[in-house]
Amino acid sequence: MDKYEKVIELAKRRGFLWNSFELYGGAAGFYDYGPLGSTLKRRIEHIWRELYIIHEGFMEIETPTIGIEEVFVASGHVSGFSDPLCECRKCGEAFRADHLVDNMIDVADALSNTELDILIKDNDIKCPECGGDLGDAYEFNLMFRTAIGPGSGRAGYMRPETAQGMFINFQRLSKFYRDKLPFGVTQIGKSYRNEISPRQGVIRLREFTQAEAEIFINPHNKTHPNFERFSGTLVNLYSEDGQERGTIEQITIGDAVKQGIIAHEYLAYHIALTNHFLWRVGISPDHLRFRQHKKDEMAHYAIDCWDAEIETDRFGWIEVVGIADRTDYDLNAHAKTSKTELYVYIEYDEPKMVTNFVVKPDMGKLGPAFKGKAKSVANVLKDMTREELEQDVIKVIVNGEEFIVSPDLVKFTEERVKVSGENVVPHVIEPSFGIDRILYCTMEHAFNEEMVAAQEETGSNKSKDPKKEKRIIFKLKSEIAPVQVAVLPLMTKSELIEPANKIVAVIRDRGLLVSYDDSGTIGRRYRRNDEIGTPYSITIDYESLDDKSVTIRDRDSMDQVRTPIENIGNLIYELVYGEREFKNAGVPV
RNA sequence: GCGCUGGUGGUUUAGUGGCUAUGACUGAGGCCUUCCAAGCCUCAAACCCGGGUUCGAAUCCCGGUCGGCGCACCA
Repeated sequence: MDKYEKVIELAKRRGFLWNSFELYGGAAGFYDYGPLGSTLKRRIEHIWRELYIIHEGFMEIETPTIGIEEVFVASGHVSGFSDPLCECRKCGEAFRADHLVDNMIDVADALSNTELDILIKDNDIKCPECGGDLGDAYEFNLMFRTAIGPGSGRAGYMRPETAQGMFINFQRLSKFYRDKLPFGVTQIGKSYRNEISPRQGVIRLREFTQAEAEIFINPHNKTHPNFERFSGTLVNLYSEDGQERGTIEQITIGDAVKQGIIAHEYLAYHIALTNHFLWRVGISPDHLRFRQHKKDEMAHYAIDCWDAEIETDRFGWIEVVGIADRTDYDLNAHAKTSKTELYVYIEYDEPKMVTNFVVKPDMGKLGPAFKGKAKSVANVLKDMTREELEQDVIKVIVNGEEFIVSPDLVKFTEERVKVSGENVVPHVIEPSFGIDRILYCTMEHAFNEEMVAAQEETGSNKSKDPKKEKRIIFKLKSEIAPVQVAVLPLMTKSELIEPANKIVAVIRDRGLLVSYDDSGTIGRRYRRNDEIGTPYSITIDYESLDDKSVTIRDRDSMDQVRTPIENIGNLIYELVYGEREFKNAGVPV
């Protein structure tokens, strides 16, 4: 069993996650989160919200998971996310049908599937791999398509990313932030991609959770006001050059920007923030790196793009976060498709005096001269230069038709005007997190097996080898553990159960996730809690009744301290949220 | 999607064309027990789905599905 299998086995057995629809034989690419799994997920999302929404101030929005066709036409998903495929009947290889006929026709990518089929047949195109016959071309789009409303309805798609919901709300969001850059918006939610072959459990799903931020910044100023916070932070960078050389270098965020490895401060800040988040949820820094997209794999519009990658036992380095400078691409795309300008007005520090060359066609004379064409002629005139207008006869071409305009029909002057700002299409910095993958990685990095001394058997029949046994510990960060503390009466006796229940109530009032367990021996219960990652266990024994104290056990070290019941709720809270060290939680036992 | 391979209690396993389908762990109840999966008793729980061959299929065959691996795909 490799680590992946062990983690998945534990996850299934203990109620973290499992394949969906098991009752009906399952469906690939879908996973259910069980009681502990969904709590773990919420707690990871909670930390994300704390960092991005509370700390950075990027307010969260919620938009539909179904989008109308226009949105994905604009974003490029309708055309770019779909390709005509055709497969070899003999060897099964799949090919881009349009690529197969690329050299015999100019507009291969504009052909319908039927046209492609005819071309392939007429030209007797065979499988480039094995020479076998090719099957019919079919459209494969990674988006789930659906119909909105009855009948044929309006085409809709399950969103393949949460981002578009934020872009198309740009105007309202900009107003919300009083039209001042930079501002950021976030969304955590489900996205859908009809993967051809989803595998690797939760790593590649057809329905998955994304946490995305879209940060709209001034394209003329990509410095970050709070850059100092992270300039000294060390990160593992696997830059484009590093990939050539095969080396990952450890470097501070500040130096990476100075040396031009990361394009600018704003992007670098978000690489560091991502690094911080992944550390907070328990990803081990030794198995984390940031890989720069190579020029040829980066989307053509992006300036720079880095993926956070986490090293896993079975799958190697997997991408969990993408952090990109998408420039003004998305806003421009939606502006064009929706025919609505999307921009922010940015005031200059100092108003500028600008000399404008202004053309004033005399419509009173142009009208009678050119009748219905007068307006078009005037528009062309307005764009002409002084030199062109100073000719004896002015030639104007409208839709290929030439008009001669006499100079007395148009006046022009130079005007000095004060300009205090300009309309700017913001650039977008986009950190995009795959929550399911991160969750899996936190589980894998938390998974530990260690050998511990087994209890010595009493009596004469020492049948079992008493030396060592395996302890499984899920070393989840206490902040994300789905059970934060277990309350365990030492014996299943009512005089211990009653005070134990009182302690449970006190801790719940403090807002902590508690489990109560009185089944089996104390050792068994400790092991059970080790396996689901409960960081602390409280044990109530007979002495507790006299000295009003309990024992707290630390999951990782198995050390115990004795502490008064009186302040137990606050104490556990401080332990869980890192405000107090375990050794300061009481008297060592 | 293609190829190879597998699918037995919650988990992990044994096994065979034919009794009532193993065992371990876990779980539930009880006995015992004053801090790390101890012991004893009792109980619960399974042959991926559909079709075919057969007197009889969980077992053999075909198809599907799910998992794993390889190929392809991964804006």
